[in-house]
Amino acid sequence: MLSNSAKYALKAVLYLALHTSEDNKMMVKDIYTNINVPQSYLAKLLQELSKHDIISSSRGPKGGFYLSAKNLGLPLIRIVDVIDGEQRLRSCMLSIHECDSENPCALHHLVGNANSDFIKNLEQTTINELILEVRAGKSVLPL
Amino acid sequence: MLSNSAKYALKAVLYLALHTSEDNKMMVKDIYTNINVPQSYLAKLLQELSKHDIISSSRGPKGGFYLSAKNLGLPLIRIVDVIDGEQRLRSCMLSIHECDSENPCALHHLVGNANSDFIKNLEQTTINELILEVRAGKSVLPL
DNA sequence: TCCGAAATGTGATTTTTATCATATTCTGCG
DNA sequence: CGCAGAATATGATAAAAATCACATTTCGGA
Ligand code: FES
Ligand code: FES
Repeated sequence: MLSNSAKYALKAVLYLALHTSEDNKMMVKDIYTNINVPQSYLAKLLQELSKHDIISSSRGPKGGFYLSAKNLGLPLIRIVDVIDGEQRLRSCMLSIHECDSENPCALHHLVGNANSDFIKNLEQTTINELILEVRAGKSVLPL
Repeated sequence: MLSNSAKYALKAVLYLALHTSEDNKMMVKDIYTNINVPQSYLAKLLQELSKHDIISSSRGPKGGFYLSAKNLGLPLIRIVDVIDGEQRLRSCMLSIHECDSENPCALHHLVGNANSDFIKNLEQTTINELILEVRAGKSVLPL
């Protein structure tokens, strides 16, 4: 469903959303221990996200990663699409091709609209909408 | 969600359910072209399933793979648990640990009961229940 | 009883994913 | 300007998943 990398990326972005801002940046070194992701692996993921303008960064002393207001307004799907590609999440349960309600495979009814609902939620929920729930204690950022 | 291997295994089992019986067995050679799975890879998967009594087989001439009445009554979850292990399907969307409604991660509400519903369906649906739908034309076995 | 047809067992190779390491570029500050 | 602190770029290694290859065992039939 989601690759390991996508999970890591989501955790990292959510962590940044909770703990950084334009004038409170954070280095990978200070992130990776808190979310339990291997340091250099995390670095690579953050660079990829940064390159696609999903997160922000600045180099040099006093630099680091952070989320701008613009970043916070992005839908979650952007994160997983950049990391996993658009295919993976949308592929059929039995085959290579994209899941297609018009031409349902044998398992399609068992998964129901579960998957498409999940995708829809990822498309419609922004990063800061999600962390509101976390801040309200309704859910938690694991590890 | 499901590994490639699990998808292959499901396709193969469903194909066997549709086209074989105790006295109409089928060789890997005749299966793999029809479901578009690499021959020796398929062979290995079928052996694994056979070893766990999910499908039946007999050696020698006139031998092959088939599903017994007993096999047909098995729930689908057996297939994916044998191939993928019980962990994979039940793991949390953000972390390593098992998905746990009591202690929901930040994404948990976005996926809703999608995943647990899917698992429940896999547990409650038997192989022959599923192929009834296929025979009725309500769904299709891809590739 | 013997032969050939099939699954089974074992392990090697390739590809993808995950991980590690290091050199390079940019940037704020003194 | 020049230095040190940060991200960025690049590529090497390790582990897991997918794929391939071949030798072995079992069994039905001539
Ligand atoms: S068509 Fe296969 S899961 Fe939807
Ligand atoms: S706890 Fe993370 S998906 Fe359920």
